[in-house]
Amino acid sequence: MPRAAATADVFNAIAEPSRRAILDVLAGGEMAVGEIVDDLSLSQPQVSKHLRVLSEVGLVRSRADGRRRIYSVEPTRLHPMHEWLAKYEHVLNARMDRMGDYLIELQRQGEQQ
Amino acid sequence: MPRAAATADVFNAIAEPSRRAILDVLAGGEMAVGEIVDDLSLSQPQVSKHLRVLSEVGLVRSRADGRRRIYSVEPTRLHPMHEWLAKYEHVLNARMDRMGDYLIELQRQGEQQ
DNA sequence: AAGATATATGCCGATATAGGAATATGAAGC
DNA sequence: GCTTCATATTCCTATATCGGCATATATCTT
Repeated sequence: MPRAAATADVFNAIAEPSRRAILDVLAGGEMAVGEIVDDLSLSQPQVSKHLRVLSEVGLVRSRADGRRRIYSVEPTRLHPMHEWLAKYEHVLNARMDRMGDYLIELQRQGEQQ
Repeated sequence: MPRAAATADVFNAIAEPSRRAILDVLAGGEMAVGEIVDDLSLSQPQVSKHLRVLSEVGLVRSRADGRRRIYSVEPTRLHPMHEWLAKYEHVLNARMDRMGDYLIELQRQGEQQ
């Protein structure tokens, strides 16, 4: 069995660095394909293909402007990643709490001496 | 050129659903390989291989306990994802602000009538 | 030492991939 | 209608992948 398709979900779509770069550029505001090509100095077909993947998972939207196509980012689609990551913030916080308890314990022991 | 290696970075490592599942299980506390196998009903070699990938990108740590190996999650390694995602929160907030302005404008126009 | 248990590794096959080059589609202007 | 500009698609190749199965390694038990 090969790796899951890049279009399978947001996690797979985001795994490719060029696609993250494209989203980063679009985070500054909507842009035409050619502008992205210039900004990132990637080949035009490369950018179009990556945009297709991003579009299929809903991370970008496009509208026509004459013969150009303007793409914009759809940040709400990153919600699944947020949710997933949030779980690990809890783990981190729990760890911090334990560390806090440990420091307090150390302090208490120091006072007793 | 094929897709980047799963061990290339956290983003690629996390793209595989089984690996996210393993991390999710470990988020509840450290566990031996066999326990993960039972919890997720994956094959033992499968779990071992996924753990290797996760280990190579630093997302898990392991310690020996007799003939068992206890794995734990290393949530600090998710920081790059957090950072990357944070940018899009700003995009979202900016959009919300604009929406707020728009609503205020609508309201103002309503009052004038 | 021999067997049992726990985990890791090696080999194999099928497949989706990313990039390059060429080409197709589509809209604009003359 | 033809040409030019902007973008999308197709064809190609090399490669890393994930899973299954078998096996190696390591530790515990008796």
